[in-house]
Amino acid sequence: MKRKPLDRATIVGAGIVLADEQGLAGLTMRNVAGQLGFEVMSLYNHIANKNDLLAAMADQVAAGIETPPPDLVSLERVKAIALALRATLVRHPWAANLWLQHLPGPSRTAYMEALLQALDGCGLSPDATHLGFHAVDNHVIGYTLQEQGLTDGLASVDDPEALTRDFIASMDPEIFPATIAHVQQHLNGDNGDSFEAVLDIILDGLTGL
Amino acid sequence: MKRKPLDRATIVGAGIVLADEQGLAGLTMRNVAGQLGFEVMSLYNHIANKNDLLAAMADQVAAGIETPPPDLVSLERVKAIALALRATLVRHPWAANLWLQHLPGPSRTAYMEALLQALDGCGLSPDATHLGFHAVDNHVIGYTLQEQGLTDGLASVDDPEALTRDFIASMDPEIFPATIAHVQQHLNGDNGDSFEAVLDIILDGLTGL
DNA sequence: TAGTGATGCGTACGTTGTACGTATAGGCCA
DNA sequence: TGGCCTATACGTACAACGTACGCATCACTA
Repeated sequence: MKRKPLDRATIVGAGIVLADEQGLAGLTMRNVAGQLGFEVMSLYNHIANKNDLLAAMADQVAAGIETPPPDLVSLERVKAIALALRATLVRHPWAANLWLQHLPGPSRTAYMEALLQALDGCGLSPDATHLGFHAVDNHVIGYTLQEQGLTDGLASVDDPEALTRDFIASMDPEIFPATIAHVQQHLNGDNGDSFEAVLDIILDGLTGL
Repeated sequence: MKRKPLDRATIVGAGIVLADEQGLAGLTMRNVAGQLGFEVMSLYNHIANKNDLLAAMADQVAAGIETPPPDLVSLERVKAIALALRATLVRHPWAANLWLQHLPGPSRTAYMEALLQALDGCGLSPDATHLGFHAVDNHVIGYTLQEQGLTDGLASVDDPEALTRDFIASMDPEIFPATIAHVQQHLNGDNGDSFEAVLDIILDGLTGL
């Protein structure tokens, strides 16, 4: 049985699959090679080192961000891009963290361009446009990081809800009443989609500048 | 010469100093022990494992968040807490990332309580209060992460500005005009304090709910 | 046909976190 | 006072990691 020869794109793809399945902790060079049916050192004919692989994975993920249809314009377009980014980052929970540590590659630059051009089409002041990029980009990435951060850190907790209850139980109601109430709200799940609500606040605020 | 005996707080403190100086990459158990004049395995009499140390460091940092004076109230108080959090996270650039991966300990819970109580004093609707916490908390942490993320990832680059220029030069002006313009604005430094500007947008938006 | 560069891989090394066992010293009870 | 117990320090050792280095194999070109 003849294997297909290794190449960079294949390696990056395998890395993404592996990280999706096992998180970044499971992403070892030996695992990547094993998944492809090769030995570790063969990878290094196509990538410089692990950091290079991580950067490539981070960028490749950006290629999966869906572009809204061209007839969607103005702030609705900005919002659509934000939601598309969020969907992608949720699909690859390890990616947001990597975005923090690596410069954008071509795909992520294309996402930036799309968002910036969408903002340009909103008739905002130049300052508000510049600001809007960071506000939206940061909101999406930051929110997803917080939401999924525990996924990687507290990986493989079978009952996250019990953990939340324990967290509440560990607090003195005399000292932390507001925090207990806040966390309780999360348990009840009666806070709608706060991601989108804050996004709307930001978008509204931009028009006022 | 008699050493002071090890204890948990000392170890956590040394970890913080070490991470401040060398980043998380330099924070090895052997380094922490060495800095204190002990051997590695002695640390394990006081901490469970490295993850335990990281969680403790993450929480300890929160103890350094300054509380605004009691006469500062309403949204000004919220803003002051946000700025205090930001100052702390900037002082310890590795901390924000750890906050994503560890549950809050007592000190960070105290920060949460302070922010939540400040929001309670703003006369907002319960929904807006809940939302406000995440909007502010997320903005501060996310913004600092993006700003400092490269600190850890691209550690020890002697000339970050040259790197930015290279980044611009690597983009095709036909394809990425808006991105080039945006990055150029950063090089010119003519974008004021976008952190605070977005924070103000968020705070304004909360009052409208 | 000889040679050249790309590709796969075996071996080996340094670094990391930490399990395990042991030595020592201080406090407490007889 | 003497014996013990627990807390603390640490030496040794190991598995897992990233990766440097050198060699073998193959495809292709001159």
